[in-house]
Amino acid sequence: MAPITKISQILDGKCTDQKIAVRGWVYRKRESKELIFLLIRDSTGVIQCTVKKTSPAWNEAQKLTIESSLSLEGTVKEDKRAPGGYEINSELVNIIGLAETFPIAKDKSEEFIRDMRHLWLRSRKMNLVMKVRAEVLEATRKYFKQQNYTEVSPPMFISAAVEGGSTLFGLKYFDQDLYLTQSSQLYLEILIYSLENVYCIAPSFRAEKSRTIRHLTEYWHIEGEWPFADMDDLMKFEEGLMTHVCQTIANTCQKEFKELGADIEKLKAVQTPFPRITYQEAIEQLKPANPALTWGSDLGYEDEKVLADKFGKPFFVYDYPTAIKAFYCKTYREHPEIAMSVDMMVPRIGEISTGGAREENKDILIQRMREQGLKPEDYEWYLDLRRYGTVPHVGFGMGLERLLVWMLDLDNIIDAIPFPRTTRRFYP
RNA sequence: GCCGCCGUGGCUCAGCCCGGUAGAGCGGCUGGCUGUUAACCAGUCGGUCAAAGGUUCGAAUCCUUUCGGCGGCGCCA
Repeated sequence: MAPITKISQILDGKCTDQKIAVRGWVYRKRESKELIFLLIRDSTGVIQCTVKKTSPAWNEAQKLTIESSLSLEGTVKEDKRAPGGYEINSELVNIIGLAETFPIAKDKSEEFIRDMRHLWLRSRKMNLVMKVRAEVLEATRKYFKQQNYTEVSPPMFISAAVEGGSTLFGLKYFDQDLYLTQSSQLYLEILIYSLENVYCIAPSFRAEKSRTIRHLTEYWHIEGEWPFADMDDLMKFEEGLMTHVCQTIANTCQKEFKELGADIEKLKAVQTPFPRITYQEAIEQLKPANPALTWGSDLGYEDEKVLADKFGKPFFVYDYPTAIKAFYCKTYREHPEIAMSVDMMVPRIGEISTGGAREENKDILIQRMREQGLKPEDYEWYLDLRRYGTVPHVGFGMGLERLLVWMLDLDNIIDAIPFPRTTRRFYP
């Protein structure tokens, strides 16, 4: 048996005129009287294989159907007529699993391929997106590690809300009522008192009935939290992370971007420092287009998009009105109406990250809870953090899938995750 | 929570406005084809038109309700 080769190696021209074997699945099949063209895919690419009627592989090749698994042995030839520039002259075909008629064909709707998600994940598109996703995760971890952050593992079952209770998924936990976490932030806040700089990459669950191309009910959240830091430290870290990830991907995922038709130049253009504007400045800039905006109104998606398109690259909006932010947001002592909160925005998507300074003063925190109708007694452990050695600290959370949508120019966030959960989709 | 659009063979769609025998392409199957690029040519199989109710001599088509899907707003990452 000839050595098993990955298809990408053949396409890179490393096996030309050599006798090799590949293993994979039939991607396309075209037949004529004396010649069969097989396109074989593996995890790394697609290669055209020819089977002549005179080849010992002919009989088996004839039986093959789309998505059958096989191993194939033959000699690699450079050939301009072949897609990819190389093909295998087949000498032996060994069918491993003969496929029934594959349901996904040329004509397919978005709806249909969502029903066939378990099979659609074999598509070139999903294969490539999942590889980029893995690279983004790796680059993210690498940056956190470089900056001396410790990765931690927060719980998914929680007993109290992080933010408003309306978007929590409730569940029966034996005979108790629990929730799925919407953010690991409060748990990271616990851990900074031990490990100082911490981060996690974990799912967050939101029961928002949002029917948009930017929402999942289960999404992966990149969250960091650290002590002895302020808003400037926070923004510097976030832009550093974003820049590191973009530059790494621009370097390591060139093939994937090319095949997906995604614009890699916008990643190369990401450099520190990012533009920063205050909420106040954002309102002033948006007023001409949206006169209804006044200080105190939340920025809508359309507003964010106008700003994002104007910058054409990632940027920060910070110092939001306290009234539209969560109870744990720290406020300026001399301006309690303004909260130390920052969003990172990107074109087309709007918000991909929210962060801020957390209120470290116990009494102010209790007051903020009461203002928002929360019971301080539900957050005893959170208040303990302010009782025992409280410290100024900051943190942020970034939506991994939103980041990928922006990076890869995806049409819909569901393609940024293998098994999307939306209000209507949770199968397989 | 509010609003809009869609549902017709396995898949993609036409037909619906203006009611009168359900159509095409792809896929499958059969045959043909000397290099194809999700090939091409010929033939063939395949549908109680999402469901229920109503109007009508007659409903895929008009009306009502329900179910399923997609998207927008709000909210969010």
